[in-house]
Amino acid sequence: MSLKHAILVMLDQKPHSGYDLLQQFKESVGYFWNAKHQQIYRQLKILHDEELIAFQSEIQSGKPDKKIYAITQQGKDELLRWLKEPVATNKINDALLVKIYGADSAPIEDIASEIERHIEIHQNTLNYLLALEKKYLSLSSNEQLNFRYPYLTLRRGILGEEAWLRWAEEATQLFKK
Amino acid sequence: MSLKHAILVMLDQKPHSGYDLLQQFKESVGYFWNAKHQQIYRQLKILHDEELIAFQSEIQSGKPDKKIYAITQQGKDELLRWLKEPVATNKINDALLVKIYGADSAPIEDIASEIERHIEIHQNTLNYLLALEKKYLSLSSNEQLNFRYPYLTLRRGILGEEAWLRWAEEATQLFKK
DNA sequence: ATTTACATGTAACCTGTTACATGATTTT
DNA sequence: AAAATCATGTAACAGGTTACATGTAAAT
Repeated sequence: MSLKHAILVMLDQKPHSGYDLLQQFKESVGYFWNAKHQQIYRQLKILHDEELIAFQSEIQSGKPDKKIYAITQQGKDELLRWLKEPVATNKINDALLVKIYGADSAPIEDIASEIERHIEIHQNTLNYLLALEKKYLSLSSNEQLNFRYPYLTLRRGILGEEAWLRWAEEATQLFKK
Repeated sequence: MSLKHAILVMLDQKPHSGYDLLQQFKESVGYFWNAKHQQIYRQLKILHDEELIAFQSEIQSGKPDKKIYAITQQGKDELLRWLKEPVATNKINDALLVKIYGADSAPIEDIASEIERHIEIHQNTLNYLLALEKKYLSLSSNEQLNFRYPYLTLRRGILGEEAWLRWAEEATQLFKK
């Protein structure tokens, strides 16, 4: 379980509403963490019940009140406990590779066009991550120091996407013949 | 959902028992698909109820009967339908990166040793995959042709692990200072 | 006029993990 | 003597997805 800790990490940096967290997961850290809004709101409720987070309502007109969540001392304790504990390596379940493994049983044009579709998506992701990197590299060295750990995770995203695209070249080679 | 299709792909190549499938997932295709035995046995039961697979019992002494599952025509139809259908790109939830993102809140020695531990695991995985590749490359060109799609997935595993380890070098650099 | 963004939630369902259960054979 | 391998399963729980629900304001 770790959506719990992903949220605690985000709230440890600064307070966020559920909606904010959703945007973070979609826009800035989606290359290493994903969650749907239903999952986030449910988890926030649980964390609140456990008193690891607290919230203040921000009244808005025409919209539901915005609940701004902040981490509590108990939350910080739990986060530190988790940070010190070993974490299992990432488990991969990749449906595209299942398809390719079974490609003998399908028309290869279908598989080939599927790969092309995925290449486009991965290329877009890479471009987006490279733009984030450019933004980081334009910061002052002091600010760069502040964001060095998030930047390291961004590097993982970039190197991961680059490797994926290099593999895709091998794949298209094979499907061309 | 796709354990269903991962199993169908495996059974489409040749019949397997639940235990066999578990070994496959652990040993040969674990770099793209993972499942626990409980999940596999449950899924096999469901697939059997849906008549996508059938089994024959192999009587053994001192052990439970081995159920050898094979794909049915209906199963092949379902597999083909799925193979032709687009698949969503892989969603990543990586707890190690969550930790690094929040590394400001933890003793860096803990994070650094955690990364070292992961490097060892990834290096072992890479070595294992390279050994599998060596085996493939020693096959006759005819046999290589037969296994070209599984080999392509293996290449994905290798390129993925290599990229991970290159990233880990950047990470250790940062944690050394 | 329609879609997207904002903002939160409930309910049902599906997928994956952990704990428990059995019992012979082989390896360390 | 203890642990790992073979071989299958049940039950409870945790995590994640899909469908449904509401309603304003801004952008296309």
